[in-house]
Amino acid sequence: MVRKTKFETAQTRLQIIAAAREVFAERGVSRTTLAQIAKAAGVTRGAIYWHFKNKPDLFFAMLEQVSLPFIDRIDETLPEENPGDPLRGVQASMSEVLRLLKEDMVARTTFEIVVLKCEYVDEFASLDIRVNKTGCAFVQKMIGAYSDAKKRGLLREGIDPAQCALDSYIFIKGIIQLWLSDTDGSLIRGKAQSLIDAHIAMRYK
Amino acid sequence: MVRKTKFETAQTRLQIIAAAREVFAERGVSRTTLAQIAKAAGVTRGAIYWHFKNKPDLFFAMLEQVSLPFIDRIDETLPEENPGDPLRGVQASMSEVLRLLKEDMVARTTFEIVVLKCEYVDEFASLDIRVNKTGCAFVQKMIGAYSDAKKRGLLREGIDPAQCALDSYIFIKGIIQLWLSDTDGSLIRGKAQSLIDAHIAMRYK
DNA sequence: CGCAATATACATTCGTGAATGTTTGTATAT
DNA sequence: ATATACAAACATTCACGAATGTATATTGCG
Repeated sequence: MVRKTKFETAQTRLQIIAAAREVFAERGVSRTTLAQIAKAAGVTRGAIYWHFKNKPDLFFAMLEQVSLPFIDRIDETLPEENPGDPLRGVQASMSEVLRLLKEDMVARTTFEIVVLKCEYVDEFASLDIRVNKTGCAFVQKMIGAYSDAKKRGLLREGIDPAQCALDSYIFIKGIIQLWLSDTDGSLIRGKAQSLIDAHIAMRYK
Repeated sequence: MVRKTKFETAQTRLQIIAAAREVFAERGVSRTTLAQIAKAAGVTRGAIYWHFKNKPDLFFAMLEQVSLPFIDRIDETLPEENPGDPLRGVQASMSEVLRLLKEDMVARTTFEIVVLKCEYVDEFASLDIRVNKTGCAFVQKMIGAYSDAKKRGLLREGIDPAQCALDSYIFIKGIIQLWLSDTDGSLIRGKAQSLIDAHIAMRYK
């Protein structure tokens, strides 16, 4: 019972990735064995070694599946809605991150792995660079938005757009980190949205 | 050549902890073996098993060595200097965190391990709770400071002290995280202090 | 105050399990 | 007919914990 059709092959590949994500989140990346992933996916290690070179290769494939759409979502939400008010765009993209955390279980689990269940070392050290790269892009876009807001006279006096954007990036990274580690929800799970609103409100004139 | 004096025994214990911190930061917690730590400390695994039950035990001992003095530093810097202006106290404690990151290599390395080189899983899952606990205490103290500032009429209108404190906590956690992952220093290493200043400045009336 | 007796502080060795990567086998889509 | 998509089996490495060995600091006792 081997040699599946192309569609089935793609399916098992997706199954392996999905299983890897679950086990990574549960056991941590370094402690999960390929045998555990295989069992969760309903295959053997042979299947994994067929589709992926090794664990890091599978890990980054799992990541890519989420990070690419994620960047797109940010790009979409930032300039959209309220074209006259760039601050609303920043707020919207922050809220979108929060929405993903809340509603998109695949995205949430992936974030959880990246923030809490992975060591940035050896073959995974490049993850650092990857995260920072998308971060820089986000900062650049927010600089544009804040500069635009300043031109339109919406921004408070004495605020430097570049510094303000960096502050917002730090803020949203902090939100993600705290939201994920606040497992019982007492700290910020319910307050995150109003924190974002307050963060933006402080920037208005 | 065994059975050292009490002083020497304490020394080797400290050596093991120091070596553990270095190797943890270099290889990540899960990938470092006790043999590597032993080699770095100039002892054998036997010595480690004498002083510590196992790797998690050694890990938490290493952590305790830093976290206890750290909490004390926060408690000291927050209410100190400028007793008439609580906002300066918050600023001072944030700057102190930054100073530790910059100057105290032991603290920096320990932070680096906790943020980037450790998976919050199994025996290390409780690390999460521990971090959150000191975090909550910090938030509580800042709520006190911001409430005090409000009473004195220093705080901007419409700012809720509790929300403001949580925002500051998120901010400082974001600073730490980004500062540590910004290894080449291009992103925030030089700008962190002015970001803190701006963060506080935004809270003044 | 001196001398066993014993606890201490490790080093060394050993057995075991477990994860990895590879190789081989095989049934089936193309 | 052949390359594909795995499963199954194998060999190797390696980390852990425990057991054992041992030399020396302490300590109790006469």
